[in-house]
Amino acid sequence: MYTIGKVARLAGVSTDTLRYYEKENLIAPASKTAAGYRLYDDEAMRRMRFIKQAQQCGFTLSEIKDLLTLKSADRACCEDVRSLAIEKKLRIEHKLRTLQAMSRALDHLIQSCGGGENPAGACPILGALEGSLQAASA
Amino acid sequence: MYTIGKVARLAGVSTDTLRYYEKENLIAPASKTAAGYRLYDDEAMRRMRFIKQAQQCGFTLSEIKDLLTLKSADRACCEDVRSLAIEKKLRIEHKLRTLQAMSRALDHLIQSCGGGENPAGACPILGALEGSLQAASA
DNA sequence: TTTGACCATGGTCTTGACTCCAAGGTTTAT
DNA sequence: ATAAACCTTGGAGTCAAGACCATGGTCAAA
Repeated sequence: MYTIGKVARLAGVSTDTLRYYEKENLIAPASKTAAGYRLYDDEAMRRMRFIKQAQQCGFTLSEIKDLLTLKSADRACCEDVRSLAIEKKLRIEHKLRTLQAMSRALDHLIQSCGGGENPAGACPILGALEGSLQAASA
Repeated sequence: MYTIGKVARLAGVSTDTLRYYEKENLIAPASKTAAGYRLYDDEAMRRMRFIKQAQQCGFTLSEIKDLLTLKSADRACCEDVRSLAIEKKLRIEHKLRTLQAMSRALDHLIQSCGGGENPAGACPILGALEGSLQAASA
């Protein structure tokens, strides 16, 4: 059994984070000491790993809560998990495309500027930002 | 001269947004009527376009404020603008890489699942999320 | 035994970009 | 003249994911 500080160190999060997760029903201590100290077991550690991995896959805490629910509900089908993953991937691809468009637009702006020796009054970047974005993203 | 509602409709934002931008010193009405109604001119419309384009390039409102300041400060050099754009691009590329890693991790998870006919108890996705991410991102 | 490290609760604060609301004044159309 | 549509200010609330703080109890080592 681990105290909150130990779990925090092992998992690489803060104790505040652990208490926050508890309030959000993501994880709970297995028991408490007479003094009220939280005590976590190995299952809690696995849960923490799960949460962190899922976060790195882009899931929000609320989605992770759903995943954890599916995990403990035996009658749930793997298909549910799969479709959550697929939906998440679609969203991430969308975000990716948005960022790629930003990156391209910035490229054009930066290139339009050349060496950057123009006075700001004639800065091509500032000029382009005032016009239509089509020119930059085309 | 346009009232706030007209500008909002033309720019595709809400009147609340325009007042918010004004509070944040991004844009101001050219004048006000005796009754206190805001009146915007064409320069304001250009500024709104500028803000929206810059947002689509990933700049935050606070960064946009800086850009607008450079724009009106004649002694500022285009180089300042250029370096802001380059820094922004670096940040976006970083975010891109993060999202690409997420996308790859999700790909592995989804593939590990196959058709998704497993019971949730044996769901490979849930299992993989509990293990080390190395396996999924390698 | 007392100091320092740890833990508890309950609360507010942060960032970014808004949105929503209340209470009221103004214009416009019929 | 009155209803609908518009405008004003000021302030609060939203989302995510915690961070931070005050105040105080608990435990281990010197």
